[in-house]
Amino acid sequence: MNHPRWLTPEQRHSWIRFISVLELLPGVLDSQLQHDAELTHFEYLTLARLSEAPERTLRMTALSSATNASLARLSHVIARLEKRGFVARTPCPEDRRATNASLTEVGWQKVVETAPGHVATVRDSVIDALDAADVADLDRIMGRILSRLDPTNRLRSWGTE
Amino acid sequence: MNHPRWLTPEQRHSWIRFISVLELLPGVLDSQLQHDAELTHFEYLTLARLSEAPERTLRMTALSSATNASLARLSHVIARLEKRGFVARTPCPEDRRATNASLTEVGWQKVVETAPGHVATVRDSVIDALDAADVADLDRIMGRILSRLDPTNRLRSWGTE
DNA sequence: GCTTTTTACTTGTAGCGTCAAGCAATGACT
DNA sequence: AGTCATTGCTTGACGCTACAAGTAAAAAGC
Repeated sequence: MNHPRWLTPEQRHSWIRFISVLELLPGVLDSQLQHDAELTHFEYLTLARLSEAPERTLRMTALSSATNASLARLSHVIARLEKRGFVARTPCPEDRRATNASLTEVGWQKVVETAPGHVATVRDSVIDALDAADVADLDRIMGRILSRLDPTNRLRSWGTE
Repeated sequence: MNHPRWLTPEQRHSWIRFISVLELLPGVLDSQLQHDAELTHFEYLTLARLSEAPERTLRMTALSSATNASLARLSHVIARLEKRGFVARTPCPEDRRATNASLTEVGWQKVVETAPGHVATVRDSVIDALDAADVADLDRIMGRILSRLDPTNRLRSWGTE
């Protein structure tokens, strides 16, 4: 066929709603965190991932996979978080090209203080709008989309287990 | 309770997958459009909305609602699109505070050229991963989330009809 | 009719992300 | 052991978005 395969009306309707959420939700998450903790959603995510890691430490590459970010982006972000005392960078002994990022005590406290408000926002804006079946459906659907977006499955530890 | 209501494991798993998609998908859409048409996803959306409007014209406020953008953001974007000849701004005769943005012929051609590649990307990265039931579920779930994110229902013409 | 408020939009600035380029260490290959 | 490619990360410049402040017109109040 020389025409593209357009979307069906159902697909189109669903897609438009989906990108509306994609457009609106980041703003909601960012502004709550910015207001209450002076953190970007991505900065919070970074701190949260570190807080869950063994020794609260991860190599830059591992952290960038865990947060779906490019190394360049992560490098800028960690630089900012380091300036504020939440994260410390130390050279990795096994591989001298590599850098370990670890959460400081101050950074840990920041996560502890910030998490409840963030979870409340996640509930308010998303989770509490959904029943158990919705949550299961969302999980299934996002899993299918992720397999297209992230064919190498860098996220398998969180997303595909 | 003085503890926040944490997420259940199912909710948490679903949420993490969801924000992974939220983090990855905009990059995929943006880079295809940037590469093939030198447009942002948001710029494309703006042109697409105009192309569907009567006379291919909308007032700035209406267009900002249709695209989920602040007026400030839209103003910058329209300024860029105007410089490139895709959009023209004309003062609105009925209300001299208002501005009409309309798609030029060049802008219309741009949409016509760009749409097929964009739809193909949408299919590749999302829609073709989903069966009919998934699409219906996604539609339902995003509708529920939108009702939280957009309580005033500015999007009703597209999202809630 | 004159102020006050609201609506519609624009503009400047500051901050974050992407891209391209770079460097240094490592591994592979000969 | 010497070259070449790859990996791990950093840096700088540029572009887009959010935020704050400003202008101008219209509507509302008195």
